[in-house]
Amino acid sequence: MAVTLADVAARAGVSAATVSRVLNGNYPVAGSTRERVLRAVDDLDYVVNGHARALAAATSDLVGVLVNDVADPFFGLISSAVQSEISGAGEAPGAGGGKLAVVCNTGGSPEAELNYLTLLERQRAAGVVLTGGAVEGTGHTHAVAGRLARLAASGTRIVLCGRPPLKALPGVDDSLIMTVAFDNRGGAQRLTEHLLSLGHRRIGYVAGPAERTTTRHRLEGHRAALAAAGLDSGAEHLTVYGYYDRSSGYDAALELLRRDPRLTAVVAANDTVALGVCAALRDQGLSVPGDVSVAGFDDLPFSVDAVPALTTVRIPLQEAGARAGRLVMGRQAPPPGGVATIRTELMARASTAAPAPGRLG
Amino acid sequence: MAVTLADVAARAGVSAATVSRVLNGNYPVAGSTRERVLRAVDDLDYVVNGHARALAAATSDLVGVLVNDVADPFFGLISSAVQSEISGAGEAPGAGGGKLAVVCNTGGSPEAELNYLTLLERQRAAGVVLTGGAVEGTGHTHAVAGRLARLAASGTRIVLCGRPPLKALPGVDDSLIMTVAFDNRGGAQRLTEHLLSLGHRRIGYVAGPAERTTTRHRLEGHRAALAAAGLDSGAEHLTVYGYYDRSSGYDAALELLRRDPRLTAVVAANDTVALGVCAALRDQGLSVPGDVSVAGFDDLPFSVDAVPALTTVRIPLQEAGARAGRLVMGRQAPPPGGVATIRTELMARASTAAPAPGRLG
DNA sequence: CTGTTAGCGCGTTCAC
DNA sequence: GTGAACGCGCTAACAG
Repeated sequence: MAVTLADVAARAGVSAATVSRVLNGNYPVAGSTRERVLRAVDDLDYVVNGHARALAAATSDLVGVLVNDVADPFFGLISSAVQSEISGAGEAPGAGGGKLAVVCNTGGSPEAELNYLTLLERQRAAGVVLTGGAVEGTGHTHAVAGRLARLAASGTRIVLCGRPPLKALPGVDDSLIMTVAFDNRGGAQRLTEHLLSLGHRRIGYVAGPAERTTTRHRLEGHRAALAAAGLDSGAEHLTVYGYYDRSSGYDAALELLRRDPRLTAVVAANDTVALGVCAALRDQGLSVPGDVSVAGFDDLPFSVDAVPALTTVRIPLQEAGARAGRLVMGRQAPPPGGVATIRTELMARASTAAPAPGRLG
Repeated sequence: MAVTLADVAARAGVSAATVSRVLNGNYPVAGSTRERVLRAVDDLDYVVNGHARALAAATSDLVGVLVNDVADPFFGLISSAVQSEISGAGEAPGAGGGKLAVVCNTGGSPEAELNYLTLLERQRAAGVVLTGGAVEGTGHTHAVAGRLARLAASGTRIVLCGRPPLKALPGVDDSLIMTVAFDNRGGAQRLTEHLLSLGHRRIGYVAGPAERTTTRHRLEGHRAALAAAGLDSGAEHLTVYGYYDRSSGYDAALELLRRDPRLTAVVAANDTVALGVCAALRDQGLSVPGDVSVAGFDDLPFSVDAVPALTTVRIPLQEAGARAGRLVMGRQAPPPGGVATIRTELMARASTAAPAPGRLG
């Protein structure tokens, strides 16, 4: 089978302990023997057994990254940043203290999320990064909190990225559970204020799945802006819930037009949804932003290329991912209170404009 | 610290072996004791130590998925499909024979690729899926082949997805190295034939990085179509190389216009690049497809939403990923010859049209 | 059906 | 500076 430490030791004419010391560089070893060992390692193409090492040393080099959808650039950008940060940033992954990112695709399913956490606990992961909005069912929230508490109790560092901070867990070292939060509420509020300032009054909203924190926060920001303008009375009527995908946006736009054919703007849960909204409007013979303005959220790479270029709220995803990566590696001190909030920025582009006088009433 | 098998055994009043048997369900265990054990497991919140298990059983539940760029939907879609396939397709990940997908982001770097392969070998991964085009440097090809040979020799199943099959490796069981290849050449050829049939004669080509197999194959298909039409003489002059990203497309389009201002069509290395090309053309005051037709490759989700909708070549990425997943799990018999070729399909949409008479000549 | 006995491959005390 | 011995937590073979 595979070549082991003992094989290398035999080849080099030393003990296994010495080989181990050379490989880990933790103890002084004579230069000459070190040479001999390294040559033996090379000759035999020796590769350490990570499991044996993990078992003996009680450490692991796995870091789990839970995402709702790997195929969604939103999560792709975050995980990419986390990965490049934890794999050693420049130095080769596998060398040094670099860790291996395990990207786990939950598909948004709470059960899958719990299962993956179990799997990671089983692997005694060095850290876990949970990305994206959390599902808000008391049962689920509780279950996740429990899992995370256990993980943290065993020394696993945990970073919540893009989801709200957890309330302090009983018996858990707070410095082990950190949060990189997005200012979804503020961003959404500024976005709707932008539309209001352009003169829009009948603004539809395409929300994400009802039970997710991200959905709720963005919607709250939107409503806050409306309320400040005294327009919150009909807000519920002009809100449609769906998934974070294009076809949801398409369908939702049609539904919104049905509810109010004289809509002058639509705010979408995210950029992908916004594209679906634009497609539906076009298919209905409406122009963007001539007849209806459309705005998204996230500022994903394709948004600037849409025609017209999409007005949206930028979240510096790679920056957030990198920050999460550093925190989970313990390379950066936890922010005060354990929560770092990432600013969001309004990107006003061509898909929003003042409403056509003819559509106002 | 963490609760172990022995703790559970003590609590249940049985031996460690019995607990192990209950957990793995490999051996018959009396119903009553099974109950007792399971209750103890539950009481103690016991979670197996994956490393210890892997060490003792000499098996691992990790499957590595190497990608060039997690943030690119092309790879996102493939890895998403691989992941859902190997994690047990329906059944909960962690249960049954489900494996854990480790998505490794190489960033297109050959060194990173080798490092990850070492890491995976170290973890004694159950399987490895390499996605995306390979870098064609003799040195690198050789190094990777060597690593894969060693991996395969130790029983790791290997699937190449979207890269050309490896020549038979000395001393390696062929049934362990399988390939899911994309018909890049054929797809590219049909795409260019489509443009030729519309009447285009001055067709620019924005290629990917020069040293990658995917780049070469797509370019070959394009050239083959040109050659069949007797148009291959100036082809090299109208080819620009870049990366698989938007800005490369943007820059390349400007360069192509410089080389031949009377271009009537541009074929891009992939859809993302095509978006960049469209952006550049628009910025130059040229309309698509009025002045210049544009085509992409891959048919990523956003392509149908581009304005105008992008003509491209569809690769059924999720299907390919799922296939790769099944192969790497050993759930599907290897295709004859070890190579399954995935068909590609021309998606003729609105971004290509007959050239304007005024621009011909 | 169940308990006992050996390792799996490595890190880490101890002695030397 | 180096070797010998023990144990990490679990599975597998062997008894009973």
